[in-house]
Amino acid sequence: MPQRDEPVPIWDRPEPPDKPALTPLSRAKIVRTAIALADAEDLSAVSLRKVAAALDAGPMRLYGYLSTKEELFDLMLDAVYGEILAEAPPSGDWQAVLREWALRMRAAVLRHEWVVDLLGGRPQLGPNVLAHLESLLSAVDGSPGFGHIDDAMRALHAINSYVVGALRAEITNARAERRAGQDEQQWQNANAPYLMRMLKTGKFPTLGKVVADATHPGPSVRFSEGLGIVLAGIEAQLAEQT
Amino acid sequence: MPQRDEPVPIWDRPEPPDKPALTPLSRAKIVRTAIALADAEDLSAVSLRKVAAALDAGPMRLYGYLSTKEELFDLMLDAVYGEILAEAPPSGDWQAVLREWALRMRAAVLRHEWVVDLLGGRPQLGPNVLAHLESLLSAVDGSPGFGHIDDAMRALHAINSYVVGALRAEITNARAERRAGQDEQQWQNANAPYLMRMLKTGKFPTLGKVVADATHPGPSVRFSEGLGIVLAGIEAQLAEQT
DNA sequence: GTCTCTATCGATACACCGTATCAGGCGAGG
DNA sequence: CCTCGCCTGATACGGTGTATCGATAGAGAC
Repeated sequence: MPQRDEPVPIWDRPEPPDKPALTPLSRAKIVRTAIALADAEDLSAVSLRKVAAALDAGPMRLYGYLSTKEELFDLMLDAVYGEILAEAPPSGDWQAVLREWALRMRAAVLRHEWVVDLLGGRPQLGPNVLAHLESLLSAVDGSPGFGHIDDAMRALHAINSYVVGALRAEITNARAERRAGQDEQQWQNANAPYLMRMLKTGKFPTLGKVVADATHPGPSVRFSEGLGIVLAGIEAQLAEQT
Repeated sequence: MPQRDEPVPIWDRPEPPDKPALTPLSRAKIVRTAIALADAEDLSAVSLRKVAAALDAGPMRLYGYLSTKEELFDLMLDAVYGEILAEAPPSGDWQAVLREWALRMRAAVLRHEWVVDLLGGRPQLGPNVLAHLESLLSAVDGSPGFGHIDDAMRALHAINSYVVGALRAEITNARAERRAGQDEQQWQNANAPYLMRMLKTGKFPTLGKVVADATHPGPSVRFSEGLGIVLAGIEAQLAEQT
């Protein structure tokens, strides 16, 4: 603890508290604590200062292991892909493999909701992402109907886009409902009257029908249904081009 | 300009420079300047202080018109939906309407790239969003094959998820390429060697095939292809349930 | 017309962020 | 044993969103 002016003679000053042991760091450890913070609260709860504090270190210590906060996010996302890859590789025809992959992705996102804030937000080149992409590509490429590698790319682009968008919507919804659960009356008092007023204007007849008649399936059913639509679309496109 | 200690007698102090006229504000004006800032740079360039400064006001002045920064984002996104709604409503069968809607959405996102950072990020209940949703629902509901309102919901969920995910990926890509264009050599020197090394490990044979053989279509083609897949999937699901 | 009370507004202040800078401590080389 | 150089991490800076609360202007009563 150096100080510019030192009015107290050193004999009166206590020693610095025992040298904080200087716990050794590593990227793995940093990423683990960051993920723990994000799981417990939010992505916004992940600050370099908090991560460092959780590791008994000053903020700048982390810059030996990464050069930017965004790189920390990249590592976190890659670690989640690592979780998905750790499970046994799925088997079956390409539809089964793609479906299984999407479901595992969804499971991972439910474990780590903050992932949706990162998905598709930055170009991903981490080793686990590449391995994941490879396993998807190899499952699809060479299957009956997929002649050129472009066919595989088209299919993956479609299904990946769907998964990202659907998970984003689902988590957004879950967050909103959770907040609503906390202050139920606040949400009811604030948003419901507004929506009712809008509906009563008569300008949204079909929306009214939704509110009245729609059976709202659970999120996992909805996810699965959309997945079926995209898979069916891929198959239809394959059939048509022959 | 009140000051705690006032050493200079008031007679010596000049009047405040002419009263800054106190430009009248409005939500519309605030949202317009915020959008201008975001268009010019980033979402991160939109800070309450900068918006207020652009309007010759102090930061806290804005809190009379909104109570949180997130509400400003909500207004911005709703305004973009307003742009989409301003065009003449599309006509044709449900496929044509959904396709046209997706293309307009994409056009809007290309005009305002920051929209992808907001899409699906918060529950959207703005009037323009509701109107938009209504127009989509009414275009689909009642079309041949769509018996129950649930069918329309399924179709919209699928296509909306795809659009969100695909646009997110496209814009992310565009941003990366733009950065790469600025420091071409930096990107080449940093990422290309890493990728080459990864490919040369032989653990990613199919990825290698992509790099070697894939024809990389332009983003608009890719978007359109994926859109076709999802539309085909919706149709297939309709046919199957009869 | 004048005085008082009240409600609004916005300057100031606070806690926090990511990260540039650079003094200080520590290890290696002479 | 001394000196030099590197590396580390404390400090500092410029920014953020927003709570607080004194100043101010306007309305209402006498």
